[in-house]
This record gives sequence, structure tokens and C-alpha cells, in this order.
Amino acid sequence: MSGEDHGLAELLAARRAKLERLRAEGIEPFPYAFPGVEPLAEVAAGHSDLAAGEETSVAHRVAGRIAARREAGRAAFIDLVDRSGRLQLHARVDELGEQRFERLISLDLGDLIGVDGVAIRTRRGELSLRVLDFTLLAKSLRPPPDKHHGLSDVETRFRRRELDLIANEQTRELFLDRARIVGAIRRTLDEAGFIEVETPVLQPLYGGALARPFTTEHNALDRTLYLRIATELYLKRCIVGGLERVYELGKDFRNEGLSPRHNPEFTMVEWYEAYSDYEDQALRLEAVLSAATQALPKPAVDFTAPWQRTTLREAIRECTGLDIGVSRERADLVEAIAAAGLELETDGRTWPGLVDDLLSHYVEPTLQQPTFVFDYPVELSPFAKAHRSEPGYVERWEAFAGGIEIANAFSELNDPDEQRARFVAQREQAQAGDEDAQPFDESFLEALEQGMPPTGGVGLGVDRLVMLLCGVQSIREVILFPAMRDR
RNA sequence: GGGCCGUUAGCUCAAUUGGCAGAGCAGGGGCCUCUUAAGCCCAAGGUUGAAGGUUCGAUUCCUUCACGGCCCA
Repeated sequence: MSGEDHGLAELLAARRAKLERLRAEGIEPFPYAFPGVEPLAEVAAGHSDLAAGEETSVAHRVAGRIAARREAGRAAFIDLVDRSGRLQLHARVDELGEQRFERLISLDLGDLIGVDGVAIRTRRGELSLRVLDFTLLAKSLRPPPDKHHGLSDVETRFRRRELDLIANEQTRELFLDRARIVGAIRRTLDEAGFIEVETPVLQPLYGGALARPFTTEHNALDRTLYLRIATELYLKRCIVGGLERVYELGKDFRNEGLSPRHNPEFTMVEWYEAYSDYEDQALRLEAVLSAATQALPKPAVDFTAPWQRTTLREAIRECTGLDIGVSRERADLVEAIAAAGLELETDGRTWPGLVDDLLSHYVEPTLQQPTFVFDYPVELSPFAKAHRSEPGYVERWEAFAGGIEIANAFSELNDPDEQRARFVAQREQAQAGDEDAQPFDESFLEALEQGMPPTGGVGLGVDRLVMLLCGVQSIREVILFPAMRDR
């Protein structure tokens, strides 16, 4: 026990002492199970019509963590918390007897207990459970965060998320909401005839997005593997194989810095639907996110269809006055940016890079309501099919809301010769120093040569969607254990 | 990568101009059979993120570093 931890050490010693006392009394502090418990919220909901001061003999069995205790001489009130909510327990000496009453109130905040009791409503009007019997389910050997203020230190909340979940109901609610959103996505796609598939996380060659990968070493194969940056290419191979409607919901990994919008591992769902195009997929995304909105008790954004629709060219024209359809060469665009007086760094940026900058700086922040931006320049989109009527553009849209991009979709390129040409162009960009450029993937080209039906595909960022629907500003709030630097 | 802000008891927060580092909660000992941020009494709990510097004296001023937050690139 070191001197610098003396304060904490005292608290730990007190809990250890109680643990040993319990064992000495023949009480098992870590028993195996406590079957038949009801969620606390359901117990409360079942007695909503009980009048103040009224007592019932309706028995309930519950379990949870001791969150607060208010002793009043030879009676006590204990707040029990489980995933569903909080319920007050009322303990009395004349019900439990001296010894068991003493044992109950000498338990620590943070201990897990199981309780058998009957529903009552106190004279002050709070629905409670009169304790008839209780069982220690697990001794807590460390002090919990403050019972009233909770845990607010941001760093501790992320590094020790279990404490955040114990102390902060809004954190528990957020991750329940996240599960509801993910469930709604899966349910909507399942009901539309999609099947969920799993493709490799460890890949001999990465691709499907413009990003730098993580690498790892396979000992037996004695080779470098990449952690996937997208599921796109394998999912299209499923479409070639005739699975027709597939989706995968899981982690992608991109070797980028940390920021309020970026975590190196994040959750994406991608789906691909044979015999459809990007217009069909806009409707599909609207349906998926309408369902996600409806799955939440209090969504912060309403994704109910229909959303706004515009084109990239039109959106940039509206927000900056520039027409990228006229300024199709880098020099022209640089000149137009300067003439318009926009504060945009143009040195070392390519034409597609500048278009991307215009989008992210001037258009994206304005897109608060759910909006589709259609039709991107071919240079930005190596996997999208050429636009059927607009030369130089591809059939791609991105979906935005709350000023951030949440989804990206194409009429998928299925002409293998055109795809080969796009890979060649990407290889040239890579040789010019673009570390995000797409690597040349011969096995994917072989798959396309086998014949892929016309297909529409969507990639949807689940973390960002959860941020929007839950109204939080940082991706770290919606990832249980976000990446942190070593302390 | 740059700028700004933060880091004090287990938790939440104070500390005046540079002058003995405090409170509430939690924990310990008492009192109390309807409390709910319960209340009352008593005692305890600190290397003020780390290292250096200035000073008679540093939580406070300076430098560097670590971690976190916000903004910018």
C-alpha cells in the first residue's frame, strides 16, 4: 500500500474487510446465479395505479447494483439500479430482523444484490419494493463514482467506460439506442430479402475505399495482411456469385488520426442489391433510416422519407457560385476559386481534390436536414458507373445530415475493362504520392469478368448515424471503448 | 502538426494579490422506523498530472513533458 494511494487504500481496505467478515459469517460473496428476476422498470410499470401509502402483497424478484442508501434509524431506503432503470427498496428491522437488517445496510454502494419483496407505494408517493429477503450477488471491492454527480471526467468516462455506464444513466440510454438503431438496420434489410454475410477482415489486399490501411503479420503464411478498410470488393464478389442481396455490418479499420469524427476502427454497414441502381438505393436508405428513427424513443434527427435531393454541381454552385461543370480543368478551377475570393488552399491539390475540398468546406456544413447529393466527377469515384446521361460524371450519391456525411452509394461499376482502367488511374495517383489511392486488385477484376449484374450498393457509417440520432457531437461518445493514447 | 483551455482527496468541485490546501458526497464511529442530493454529531482522508526553474515561501508565476477537451490545418 503506497503512501500516494493512502486515501484510496483506506476505501479498498474497508471493502476487503467487509468481504472477509461476510466469508467469516458463512456468506458467499460471489454466488453463481439468481434466476427469475424482473426488470426494475417492469415492476414499477405494473403498479402505476397504486396510491400513496398503499401496500400490496404482490411479490417480485429483482436484482441490481446498490446506487444509494438513506438510513432512517431502524429502517432504510436503498436505490437499486439495473439496465432498465431504478427502483427504491424499503427495508425495515421488523420485517428482516436485527441481523439481516444490519447485513443489508452494511453493504456498500456498488454491491450487486438480489431481492425478493412486495410492491408498496410510500406515503411520499414513490413506488418501492418492501424487502422480504435479499442475497448478495457480488461484492464490489472498489468505490463507485459519486452517487449524485455521476462521473463527468471525459477521459475517465472513455478509459473506464464501465464506470460511465454504472454512474450515468444517459450513457446507458445511448448504448441502448445504438443497439436499437443497429437492430432496425438489420431488420429492415432482412425484411427486404437481404442476407447478412461475413467477409474477411484480414485481407491480402485492401480496397473499396480511399484510405490508408493497418497492416499485420501472419506467422504461418509469413506474409503481411491488411485490416480491411471497406467490405465493398468482397461483397460485390458475393453479388457475382448470385447471392443477389447481401449486407455486412461490422468494423472497418483506417489508419488515420483521432478526432471527434474519426476513430481508427468504426462500424459500417454496406449493402448490395442486384438489378438495381443508385436511384433505387436512395429509396432503400430512406427506408432503412426511417426505421432507425422510429426505433428510438427520442430521435434527435428525423430521417423519415422523403429527403432533400440535389446534385454536387448544383450544391457547389449554390454555396460558392462556382460551376465545376464549366471549370473542368485544374487551372480553370484554381482561377475561379481565386476570382470568387474563397479561402481555399489550392497548392498541390488536384482537380478532384479541389472539388472534394469545396464540398467539405462550403457544402457539407450547410446540409443539416437529410439530403442526397447526386452525381460526382468520375475522378473521385473509382467504383461507380459512368453517368447514363452526364459525361464526366458517375452515378453516385452521398447522404448528409447534421452537416456530416453518413452514406455513400453507387450504381456499381460492373464493366471489367472500365474498372481496370480506373485501377490504372488509381495506380498513377499512388505513384504520384497519393497514399489513399486504391491498389490494383486483379482478383476483383477476374470476378467482374465473370459477370456481375447491374447492382446498386450503399455504405452507411453506423457510428455517425448514431451520433446524429442521439444528438452527440463526438464519435467517442457512441463507441463503447474509443481509441486512446497510452497514459 | 499549430493555437487555446483543463489536470487539486475515491467522485464532484473550491482556494482572493504568491502566504498553514478546503467543502459536499462516498468511506469509518455514533443518533434517528417514510427517506429520496435525507438529516445531526465525531474522527479521518492530499507528493495539487510529471520534471525542472524563479522565490524567504508556488495549487497560484516561468519552461519542458504526459494525458484529455475545443478550434484550426
